Amino acid sequence: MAYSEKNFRESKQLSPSHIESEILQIWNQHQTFEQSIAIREGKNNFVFYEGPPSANGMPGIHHVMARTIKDLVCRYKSLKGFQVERKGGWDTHGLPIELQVEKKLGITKKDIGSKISIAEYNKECREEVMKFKNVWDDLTQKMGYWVDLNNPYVTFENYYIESIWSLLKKLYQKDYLYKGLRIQPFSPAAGTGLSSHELNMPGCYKNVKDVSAVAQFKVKESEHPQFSLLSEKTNGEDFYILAWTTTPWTLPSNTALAIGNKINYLLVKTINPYTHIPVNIILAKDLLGKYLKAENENKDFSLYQNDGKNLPYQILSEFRGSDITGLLYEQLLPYAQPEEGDAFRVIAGDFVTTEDGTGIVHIAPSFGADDMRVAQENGIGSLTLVDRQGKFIDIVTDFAGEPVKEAYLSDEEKEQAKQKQGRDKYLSVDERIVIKLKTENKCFKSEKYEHSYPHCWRTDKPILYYPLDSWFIRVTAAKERMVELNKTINWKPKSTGEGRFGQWLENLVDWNLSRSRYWGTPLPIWRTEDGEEEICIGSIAELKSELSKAQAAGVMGDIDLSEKNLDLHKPFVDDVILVSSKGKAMRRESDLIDVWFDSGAMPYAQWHYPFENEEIFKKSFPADFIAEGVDQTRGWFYTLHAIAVMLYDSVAYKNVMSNGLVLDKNGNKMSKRLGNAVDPFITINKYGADATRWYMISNSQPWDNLKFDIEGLEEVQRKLFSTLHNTYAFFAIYANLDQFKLSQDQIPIHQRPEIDRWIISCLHSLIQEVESAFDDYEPTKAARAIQEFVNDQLSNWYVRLSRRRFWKTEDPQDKIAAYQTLHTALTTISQLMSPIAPFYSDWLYRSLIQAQDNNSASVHLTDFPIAKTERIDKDLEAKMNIAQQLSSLILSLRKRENIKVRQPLAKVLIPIIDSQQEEMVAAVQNLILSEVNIKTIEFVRDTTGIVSKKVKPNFKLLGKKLGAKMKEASNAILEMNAEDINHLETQKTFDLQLSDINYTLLLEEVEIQTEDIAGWLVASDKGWTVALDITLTEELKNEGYARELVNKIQTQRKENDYQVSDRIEIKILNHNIAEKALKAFTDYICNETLADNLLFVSHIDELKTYELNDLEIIMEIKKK
RNA sequence: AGUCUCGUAGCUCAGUUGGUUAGAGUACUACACUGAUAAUGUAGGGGUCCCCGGUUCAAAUCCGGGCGGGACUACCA
Repeated sequence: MAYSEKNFRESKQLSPSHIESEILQIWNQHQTFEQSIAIREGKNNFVFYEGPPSANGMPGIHHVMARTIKDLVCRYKSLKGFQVERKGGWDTHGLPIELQVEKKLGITKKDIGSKISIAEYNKECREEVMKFKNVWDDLTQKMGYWVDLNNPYVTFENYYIESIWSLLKKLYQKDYLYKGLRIQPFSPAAGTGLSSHELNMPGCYKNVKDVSAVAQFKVKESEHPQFSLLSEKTNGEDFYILAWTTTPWTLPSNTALAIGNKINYLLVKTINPYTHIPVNIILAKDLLGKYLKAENENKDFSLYQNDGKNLPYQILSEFRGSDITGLLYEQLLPYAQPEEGDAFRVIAGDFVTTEDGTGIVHIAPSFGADDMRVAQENGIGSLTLVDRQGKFIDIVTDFAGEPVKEAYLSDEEKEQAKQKQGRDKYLSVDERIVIKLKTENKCFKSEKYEHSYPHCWRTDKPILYYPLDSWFIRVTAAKERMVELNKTINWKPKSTGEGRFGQWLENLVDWNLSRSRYWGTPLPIWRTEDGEEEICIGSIAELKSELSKAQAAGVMGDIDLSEKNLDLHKPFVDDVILVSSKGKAMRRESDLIDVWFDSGAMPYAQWHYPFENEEIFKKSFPADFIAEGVDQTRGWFYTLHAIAVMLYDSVAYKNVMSNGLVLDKNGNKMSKRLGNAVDPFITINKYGADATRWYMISNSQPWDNLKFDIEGLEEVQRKLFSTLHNTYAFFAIYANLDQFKLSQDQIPIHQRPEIDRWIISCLHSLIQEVESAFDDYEPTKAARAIQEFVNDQLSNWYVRLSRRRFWKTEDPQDKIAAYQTLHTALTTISQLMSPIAPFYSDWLYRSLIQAQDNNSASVHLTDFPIAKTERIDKDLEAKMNIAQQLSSLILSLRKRENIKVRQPLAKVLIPIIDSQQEEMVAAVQNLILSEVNIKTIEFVRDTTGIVSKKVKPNFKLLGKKLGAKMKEASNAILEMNAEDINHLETQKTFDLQLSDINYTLLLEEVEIQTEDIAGWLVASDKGWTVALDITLTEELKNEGYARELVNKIQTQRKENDYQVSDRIEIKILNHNIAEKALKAFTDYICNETLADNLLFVSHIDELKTYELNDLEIIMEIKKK
């Protein structure tokens, strides 16, 4: 439908997909997005950072959620006069891309370097990562997300990597970068560390049976006060601490034992089941029953059968874990001692429980992350008696060269080992260690134990936790500043910032940057082989100059440095050999860095800062606003913060919103596997981006999880968009018919009728509300307020009650006032809703201002409406509220008595308490009367007792004053009779007799309600009461017929498809009663139905019967 | 296991500094209305405010302890 000159565009049916594609075209044609930035040139800027998505997967509906939030905030700020640049970006590195490439090529990591060169592999990654870029771009367009996709930052580009290098170098210079050890999942079979992601791949955890052992650690004599105490209990005999393990191969590397401070332990005298030697053991009280049967307590030791069963025992002492921390013990398997740190001491571990084992945990710091942490905290050293192949080193003489896990041996090797052991069955290291312990009286129990253990997803062999070299960022050094600066960030919701993020910061560990992969940003550190000299490269220029030094020194040959072949990825960087100051060759540390560093570096790297764009960077750091899913708390939100704090002593963002997940309608996580994932394209095509966006924003707070239900979307469409569209369509039809001109002078507000001033007052209240909601980053509140206004106030009250003013009014000024008021309201709504529903709002706006196709006007180029407090009349709003309430009450009475609204009634009685109440109702009485079709309102101020009243205490007021007497007072008030109430109303006070005091009750401390009026039809609610006179006089009855007839004629006109302005004539077949009844209303009927005449005739061509209440007539209407 | 979050009608959600008949929309049922009609009005049914304790004259609301859903992080001697 084309725009016709100076007309409001008419559109009966709301078709979101047409509107949206039309608006998209206009935006593209007129570059509306670019304009929205250009027109704010020189204004304050509002800085937004785009968290880069990865284009190697299809976008899902949750992306629509996150991007709606980003978009609406930016659009809002833009309306508020800020210049809001939105540079897009792509996250392009990382493991998922590598895995995808491997899947595509049918290779594994093992094949890299053999079947495929690193260069070819990375080339594949580079292509794969942008596989779905077009799909993403399409979604971006269709959902109405305004972001600059023409100049996005791309994390694999040299300029981006160069910026990252410069950041790393700054960290290096500040001594924030170091090489250290970290216990990581490690696959000896594959010879590589694994990420937690790889451990979480399905099938990695398998149930396996291992040999477990409870080892006896002999307590060593020491100055520890508990030693002598316990020693006394055993009469000077040795005593042992029991600790359980499912990995006996770690026992030679044991350096500590961990207890729980609050756990209760026992010292027990019993017998070792293998050696049958009496022993004194320490274990957790709760776990005693696992090892010793209660019935054998205090049994005679001499009755023991030397069979390992029915071990007699005797409890010698009980104490808390905290009592024995610091006790020393003898090393269990003394192959080697740690070079650094203390060892063989009892320490406290917060992770120790009494669920399993003995309540005492054997600590081998090299083979457990918890172990390492607790050991470091206690200054305990470590032993790593296993090499990277998973084999014992030579120093472990008994098992030298043997793999700690049976699974690492091939069948052949196992056979050989069996021969060597000289047994008919191969015994694992674990098993032989246990045997050794048993014979040495160092094992109290051993059994097969089934547990789930992680396996390498590539080799299917068990993994080990192993200390690996890694590069770390010393974030712990900046922890306090990070915590401090975090407090200045406005988090939405607050709890994520204080709670999840705050907690995370409080428990920081150094950031492990290293990743042993191929497709990612290389760590720019070159080291000599002995590790004594190293250099951190911070720019391409520096690399080149170091390179020429190396070439001059002869450690490095020729290399192609031309722009087109320079690629800061592997393998190029690995081919570069630099020279140290002492002339030694330096090779690059082979790691890549964590991709999270890539994204955390975007404030700088997106501008290739510090190499370029210093001005732009300075004015766009830190960000005013960022938003992502709550799952980014420890991801992007953290890395942005960490880098900014460490390098710039600044926050990276001032406001941050973390949105929840989008779940399916049953609250389950969406996944392709379950088939419950919602395709955003289908949803948007069918319901429109606006409805989708509106639904997501209005349904629940962004940070709550959203249960995505299509029915909710349909509801939004029906309740909001259809209603709004109908309202506009109504306006357009009559405005065009009446030739309403936008150029007409505005009628001053104070000259407009009550209802206009009311809706304008509501509108300005709404502006205030929406503005403060958006300012507070509470879009849900804004959406709900707009929705309520459109539905309840504008459509269901203002338009409904004003309808007649638009199509028949004698007063042209009144008509113009109505058009202007509705036009203003609709235009303002289009602006208020535009951040959330960018398409329809723009369509509506353009229609309202009669924009032509070639006109670039857009709601997104306007200024946000200003709430004018002088237009807000709370008093009037309250009055209208009363009108709505009273109308509703009267309608419910009509309903109860089955009197249709078309039947006029004479009178309604409204009891009031004072003249103020009367005034309020009087101000809106005409509206009420016409709405409910009643002739007059009569106010009664009752003192006669006809009106029966009920009094209810105001608990809030009285409770504060009376406290404990409240209950009694409440009862007393409820018992007040009519006389008492009357007294209270007229005298404003009443003496309340309570058991021990008198209380002078004030009028405002109670609520008085009318309950009933003798002989009337009464309804009441919220303090208001109405009484209806339902007597029908002859005249009222006749008017009822007339109204009924008008209704029938209107319906018939519609059925006949007449235009709203067509004139008709009405013929009714002679009918005495009807003629008499309708006589007085002929003019009224003709007027209402645009009839030239109403004739009673003796003949009618087409016989059609109509029911007028209890009459039946035959009537024909014809277009003239 | 830790951290965070949610739990109110069949469903989606409100519920102010604690204040007494716990609300709205939706869905359902019935009856109306109909020159805005995929709308609207009125009425009806529908509640263990997750549970248990505590504080208080008074708890959906505050405190303690649980339970359940979800997310993230770490891990299992």
